[in-house]
Amino acid sequence: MLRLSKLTDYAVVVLVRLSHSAEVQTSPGIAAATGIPEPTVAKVLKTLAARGLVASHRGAHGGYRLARPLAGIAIAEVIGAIDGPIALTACVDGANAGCEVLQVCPVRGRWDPVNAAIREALAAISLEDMQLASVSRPFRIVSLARPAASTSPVPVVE
Amino acid sequence: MLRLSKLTDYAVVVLVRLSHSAEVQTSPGIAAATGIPEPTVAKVLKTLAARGLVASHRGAHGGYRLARPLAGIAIAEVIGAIDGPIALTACVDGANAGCEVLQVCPVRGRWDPVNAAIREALAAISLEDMQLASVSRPFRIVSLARPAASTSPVPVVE
DNA sequence: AACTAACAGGACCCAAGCAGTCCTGATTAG
DNA sequence: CTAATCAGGACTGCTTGGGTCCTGTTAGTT
Repeated sequence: MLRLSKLTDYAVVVLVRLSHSAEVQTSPGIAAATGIPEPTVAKVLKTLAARGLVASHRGAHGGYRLARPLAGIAIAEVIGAIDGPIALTACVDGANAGCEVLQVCPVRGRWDPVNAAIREALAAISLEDMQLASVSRPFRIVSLARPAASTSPVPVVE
Repeated sequence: MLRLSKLTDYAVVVLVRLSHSAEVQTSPGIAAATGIPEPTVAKVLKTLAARGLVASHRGAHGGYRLARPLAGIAIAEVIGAIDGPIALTACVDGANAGCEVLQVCPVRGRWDPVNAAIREALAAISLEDMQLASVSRPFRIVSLARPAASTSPVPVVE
């Protein structure tokens, strides 16, 4: 279903959190503030730093800082940083050998316009847009029946 | 990386194949013509039939037929039929309990504009557009080093 | 009426990819 | 020099989807 990796979701949370302060923030600090497990936060931040979306400061009293304001970061960049290039995989491995029939496989390159459209759409939305989108929008709680043996009965939001 | 399921790719191939003829075509026939494994073709066709994208005819000399011309089928419909509703999953299960911090989780609903943008982009592209896109576009062959034990050394197109 | 070709709709198994953790090394403030 | 913190990679358990198969139903054909 056009799955977006959960890590990308975390990345957005982390970036928004970073925007709350101009000072450097440590990954344990962000983990505590967001509730995301610390190792995962660290992993996300490292990836974002490698892609230049956040600036890192090593050593004691180091941490992370936004490289740019939220408005300057397109959601496409975040997805690209975490999930890799934005492209719907199609006809990847040589498993479907049907393409030799006409020597012009009916799908080769077919997805290009689709990829382009999606990339364009995602490039037009900045993190600031996403931040603003939810401020005015309360969310409804959906209580979910859950076996007692499971994790804590956390209300799930749809 | 915004993975699109391979099944959806197959669905496009099958639908384009179906458009070649107004007569009903059997799934083994389509499998032979496209090179896609027959059971998989059958699975895709059954799903597409359930969603009304193709019309099925049961019994002897039965088969499948396009319910609408290619131009009338948006790629969004195909994706929706195979992969389910178009939505980037975010904050799905109750695992990330961090949202209770501010009682206004920093991501809830955040992806809605993104989803809407993608849905809009995909609704604007019909299968006919995809078919036309590749006719004029030759593809380059990338010979891939492949262990001899593998399947036939099929040239892979990128 | 019986037979057969074809779809319908599941159940099922296996593998790939990802979330999440941990470990070791490099860097820098105090 | 020491401690705090990032950098980078290796590893593992699990979820999900790709693919197969089986049984039932429908409808032409003889």
